[in-house]
Amino acid sequence: MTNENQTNATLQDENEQGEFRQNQVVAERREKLKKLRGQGIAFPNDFDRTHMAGDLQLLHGDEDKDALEARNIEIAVAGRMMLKRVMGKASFATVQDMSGRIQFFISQEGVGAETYEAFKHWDMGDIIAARGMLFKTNKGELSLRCQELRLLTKSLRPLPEKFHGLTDQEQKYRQRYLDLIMNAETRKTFVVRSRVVQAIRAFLTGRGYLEVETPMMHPIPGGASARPFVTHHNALDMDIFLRIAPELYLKRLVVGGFEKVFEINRNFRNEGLSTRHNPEFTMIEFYEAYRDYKYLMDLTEEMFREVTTSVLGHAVVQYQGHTINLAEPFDRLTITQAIRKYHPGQYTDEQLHDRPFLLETLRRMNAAHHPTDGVGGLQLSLFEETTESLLIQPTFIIDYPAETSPLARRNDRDPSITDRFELFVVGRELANGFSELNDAEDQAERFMEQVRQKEAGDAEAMHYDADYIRALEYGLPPTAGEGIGIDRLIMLLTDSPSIRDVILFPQMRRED
RNA sequence: GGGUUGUUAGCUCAGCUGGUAGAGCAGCGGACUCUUAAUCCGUCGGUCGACAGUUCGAAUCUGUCACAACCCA
Repeated sequence: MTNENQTNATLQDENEQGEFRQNQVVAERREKLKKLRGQGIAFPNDFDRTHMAGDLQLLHGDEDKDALEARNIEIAVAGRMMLKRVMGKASFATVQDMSGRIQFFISQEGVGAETYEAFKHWDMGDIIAARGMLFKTNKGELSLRCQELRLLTKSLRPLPEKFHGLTDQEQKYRQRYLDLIMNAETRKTFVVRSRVVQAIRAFLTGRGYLEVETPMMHPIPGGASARPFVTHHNALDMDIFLRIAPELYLKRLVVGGFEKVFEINRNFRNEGLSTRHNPEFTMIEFYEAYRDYKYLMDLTEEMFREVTTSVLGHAVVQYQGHTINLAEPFDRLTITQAIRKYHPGQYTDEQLHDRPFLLETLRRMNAAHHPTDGVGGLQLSLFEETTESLLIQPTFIIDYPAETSPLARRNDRDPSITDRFELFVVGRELANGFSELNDAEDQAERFMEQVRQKEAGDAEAMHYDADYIRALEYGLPPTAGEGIGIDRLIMLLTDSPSIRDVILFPQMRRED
């Protein structure tokens, strides 16, 4: 099996190599590289860049042509050649670096006949560098009048067509580097992603939170209901699981006295792929002692408002044709209130608490549900079937049934529900938070119930984690904790229709 | 898992009811010292996703498969 795979892989590589060599454009470029090698150092690494294109545009983009010329600003800029306009003895090249683009003006009298002649044969996609004076062309475009021009890295493969760019979704995901070269929108998405994560960090650390890292490899998968990835540790000869959530470890830290902790990291769930699901995805989980789920809802609103405003400059975002207002307080509804609000007149409160009615309704709708569930579980199924997708504006759904919330604290007035919420925006779950269950004996019973469900065939039911119970037995202070799906949040803030648009290298099937 | 659409040159795409495979960009050669997807002239480049079938003849019709995007579960 292994041997066969290796043989196939090798053949595949050779095949790919063969095709690669045969391609005429690539062959031309390899020939050019060969000449470069013959002329000396083909991949120089001694160019000192002094300026970034985007900074120059910001600083001098609006400056007067003559005034700029008089200032004699010498700059050294490098980047990828994206456009090239060759004329007789003077040419223009558009060069792109991480910050933006700037135009090079290359003339025979500026760089010399020899370099100019060489430049004519450089290709789009090559990494080039120049030193010279900043000026504005007659048309008013900020440019670099090259006195020194160098080819730093020869590009062997041609870039996508310069006007249409790279549009094929699959190629954008598989060859993200090309997507990043070609599409400013893609670059922007991932810059926003980075800034959002930074802003969340700043928000929490500014409130005294400690950022921590807990294991990605778990002896017992826990903290969520999901199927894990399994692997094996050879030296210990034990199966281990990629984590499905960090929750149980973070709460152990609260037991340890780290009363405000958060972790931003990957979770892994062995489930289907969709526009909303990638097998590895990023979550932030945060826990704060001596707080409850209501405090978390307030904190979440504040965080969303502050992060969005600091990154985008405003808290009203457009998402796939919807206008989402993150500035106003979010709606807060119980499951049954939400069903009734979004289906006015359709159900009475009595009906929504009538188990046979709920069962019959779900059956008629052909909706996914567990027929053995109690009223709470059935209400939740009805909510998911009929109402979830209608929650466009940010909405907290509260009072989740205890039977589907094995880690959440029971409500004081009604022990069948928990002090828990989920946050929905554009019909998607973005966050999940609750007052933590800190009663070790209740937690032990709930784990036992999960084990019974697992034995009854529910692959997503939780395991009994004895060490976690032991930790709770030392005493977890009253604590509130929450998880936010970072990828889905970024989707919302970058108007991205698919989770793959916000993950640099999304999971794909193998190419061969 | 089901449905819809797609797969043609390095890239973006045409190609009608079957009759010798097309354009633009990129490449190569030439002209051009202020261009902006530069322009102009010339030129190279294809196992039409794979396999099978129908046919005198298939990029085109049929079937199977592979992969992808979107929708649904």
